[in-house]
Amino acid sequence: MNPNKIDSLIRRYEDIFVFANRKIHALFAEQLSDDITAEQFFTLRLIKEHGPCTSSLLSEWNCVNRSAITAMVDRLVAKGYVTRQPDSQDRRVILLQATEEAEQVLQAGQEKLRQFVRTYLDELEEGELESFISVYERIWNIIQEKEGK
Amino acid sequence: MNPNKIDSLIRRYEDIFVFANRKIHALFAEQLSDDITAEQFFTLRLIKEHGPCTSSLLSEWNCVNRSAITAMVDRLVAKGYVTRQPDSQDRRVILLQATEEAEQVLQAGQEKLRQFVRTYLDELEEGELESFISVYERIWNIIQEKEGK
DNA sequence: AGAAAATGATTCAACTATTGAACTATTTCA
DNA sequence: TGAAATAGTTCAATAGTTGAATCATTTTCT
Repeated sequence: MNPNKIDSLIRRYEDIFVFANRKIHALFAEQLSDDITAEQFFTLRLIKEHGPCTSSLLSEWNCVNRSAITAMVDRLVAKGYVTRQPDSQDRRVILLQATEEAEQVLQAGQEKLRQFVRTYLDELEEGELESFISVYERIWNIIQEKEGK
Repeated sequence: MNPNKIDSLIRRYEDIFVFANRKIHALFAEQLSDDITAEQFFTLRLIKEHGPCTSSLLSEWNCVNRSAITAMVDRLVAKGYVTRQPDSQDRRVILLQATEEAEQVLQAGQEKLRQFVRTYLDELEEGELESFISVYERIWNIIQEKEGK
């Protein structure tokens, strides 16, 4: 690709990436109920969807240190949204599972998120949105491939 | 747009938004020199580019409370990258400016960022990238418009 | 089998980033 | 002129994070 051209595209991408993402994150966090943060919501959602799962996996998915997950899960346990259960197969492993109480919070948050994302994605053409997401997913795949090496 | 279709697109978008962004942020932070965090880098870059500027503006751009900016700027001042100067027009205002020393950190960080973003954007077709960024910018504009109201 | 290495999770100290309320100093405007 | 608005800071509290050390268990190698 033309180097000058790509440099200017990169610059546009950088700005949008940093500032649009911050804004989107802030707006979503604002809509969530007060007893859960956006980070907690997304971690809880991972536990719900992949649960029972280990904290090591969560640390990979979230791209944070394992000790950050311990602390995060402590907060979720304190709020009654997650339980820890020792794995019977491998006694080093602690399995995390979302509780019944988590259900409501997740449903409510999910609905808020859906509505919120809709307010801006609705303004796009279907094809436009579809190709946008496809490129996003390709970028994601490229990054993961490069990681693998 | 077809409601079922958009729901599945939204779900794909949510996942990619949360997890790709985390990964990209983590990878970039890893590449930055140890004496500055990614948040500090982007704030410093704003000050450099729009400087001299006020902390109120930074708080808007970064979508955080004004007191968060005070703390952030304290850290940047402690590292010698930013100076505070009272505005002579309006004595409530403190103008922030990047120092000479900030120059190197910014240049080095910028270069790292450019190289890093290049490693994944380079794999895309120019047109593909261009339309991706355009849609991203449109989303950004839609959000800002809705904010305005 | 036994020793060494690896793995899963936690603890702890230190730090960054953030909120929100209270406060000071200034400016605006009715 | 006096009330309201604005710019910035301080402070206490909390979330989120890193990285090193530690413990318990499992895996691997010889």
